[in-house]
Amino acid sequence: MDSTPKKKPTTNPPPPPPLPKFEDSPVFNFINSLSPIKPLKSIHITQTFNSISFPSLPVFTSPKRPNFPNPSRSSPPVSSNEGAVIIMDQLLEIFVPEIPTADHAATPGMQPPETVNPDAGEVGISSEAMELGSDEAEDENCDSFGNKPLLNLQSGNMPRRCLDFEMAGTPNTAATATAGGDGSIRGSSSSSSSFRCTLPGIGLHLNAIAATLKHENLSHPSSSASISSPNSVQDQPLMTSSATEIENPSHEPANLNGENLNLINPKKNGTLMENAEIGACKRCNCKKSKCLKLYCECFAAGVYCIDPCSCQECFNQPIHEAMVLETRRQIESRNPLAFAPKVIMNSDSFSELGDDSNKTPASARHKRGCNCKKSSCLKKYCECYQGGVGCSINCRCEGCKNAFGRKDESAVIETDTKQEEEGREHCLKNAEVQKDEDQQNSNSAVPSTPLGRCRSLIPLPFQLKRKLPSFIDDESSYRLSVRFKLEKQGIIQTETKFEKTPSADVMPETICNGCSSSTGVVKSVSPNSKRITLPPPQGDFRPLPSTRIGRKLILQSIPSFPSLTNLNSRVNGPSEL
DNA sequence: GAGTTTGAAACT
DNA sequence: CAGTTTCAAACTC
Repeated sequence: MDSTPKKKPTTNPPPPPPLPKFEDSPVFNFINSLSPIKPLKSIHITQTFNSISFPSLPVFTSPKRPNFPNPSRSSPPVSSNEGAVIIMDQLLEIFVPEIPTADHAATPGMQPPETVNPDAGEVGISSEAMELGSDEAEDENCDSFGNKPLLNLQSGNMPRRCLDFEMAGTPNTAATATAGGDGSIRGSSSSSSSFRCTLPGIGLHLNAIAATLKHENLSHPSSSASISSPNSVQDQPLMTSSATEIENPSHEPANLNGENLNLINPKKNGTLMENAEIGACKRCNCKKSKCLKLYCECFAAGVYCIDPCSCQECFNQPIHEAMVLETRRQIESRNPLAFAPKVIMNSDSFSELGDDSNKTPASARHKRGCNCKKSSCLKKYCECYQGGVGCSINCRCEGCKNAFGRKDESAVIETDTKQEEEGREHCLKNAEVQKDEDQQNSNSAVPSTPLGRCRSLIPLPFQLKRKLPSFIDDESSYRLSVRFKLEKQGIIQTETKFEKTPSADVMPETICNGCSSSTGVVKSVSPNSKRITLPPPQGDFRPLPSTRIGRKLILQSIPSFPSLTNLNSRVNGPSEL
């Protein structure tokens, strides 16, 4: 904490408006209107939406820290279909600290207003909190979660860095916040902590998923070929996302009941958040890119460079926030998915996997595929391999021998599923037709389409989509990890659960035959899948976990989300909240 | 730790 | 969109 180079220049945190304002906000009202959730944590949800509303969910708190085994992290037991729930809950929980309840109210840093702070951007806490939030605040926040580990982590002197690219528009971004601590990223640790508290699951870096998967695989001897990568080893603990949590090697078996998921337990949430951040544990060695290109792992991961980095002329620092954001913007303009997770999980997830844990589910594949020529996809040069996933037909690799699944194998699977896909497509079409009919019949505002009609296949009304990419992936990885874990422990006897996982398992009733599996899930990996087009422009979006969870009802009751635009505008403009 | 190899990212 | 260059990680020694 020496020179605090940048204390978020831009926005001066408007004194946190008291909670009441919140409730008056349209968003709040909207949330309130959501029946099921309402009682739950409306505020949180609001935040969730906010945070999600950013297009690419870019940055996340990413801690660049050494691996700290997280002792306190109790492995969260989860049942396969609980994963989604957990994630959703995480989102909800994320904002817990923001709620003025109890202890937090007193905490300056954590005051609700911050959350609402327009400048803060969609993400609830953001820089404001960070900045305002003193270490104490942060601690408290974290404490609220009972997340002691986080604190420890910080003390471990691995600062967290986070780039809130999404907030680009907003002056005070997480990034700023990060900077806020002290110019040095290190200093940011404290500030960032608050952030992390805020954006746990969501914050998971897009690319982290791959890492997560990788780690999952790596960490599970049984699960897959073991890849020994320095980084992996090092980062593993850190990189693990919520998924990891589940899998948590040294810990008790997951609680299959899933009753006591972290979601519910604030403490665990803290852990999750931590995990989420972990995903971004990166360090680079850039010399010419100034850490402002995707060459830079840190930048690509949505995190600021930090001490461990050996980069030169690094601009990927809080003090250069503007530049970072601008650069990111440019890159995204060129390729909207540039910061999207490289590894994407398809709905069919484990189905093809069978018991062969060495291979990743065909559904988990590299977004773009690799182009390996000489490595045979057996080295980390290969992004697929690096991500712990098999190659797919998207890959243009030569002589693929990917231990996680070869391209040719994938192709076979693809073809097999193709027919399935078509059937689903058909169903989808029918569903949409039906939907149109319904709309004609009743011009009711909200999608009241009966669930029974594959409605779930239709993009959720809930336009959260916009910003859930990483989140979603996280979920995917989560599922993967769960599976691995369960398998490892011999808990899973029936593949069925996973096979039907996403949709079937969770919302069987909502789906028509044949539509089940891919419903909520977009097979972004499958070129053949038209469903790929379902997701909104933002592209990354994949149906929220919620679509697959028992609480789906909640989502169903959600009318089309008021207006992301408004939300966004809110960010830019005066805050209503 | 230096040098090489590799393939993604960026550029043309 | 294909070809080339640049880049930094991964790898080898």
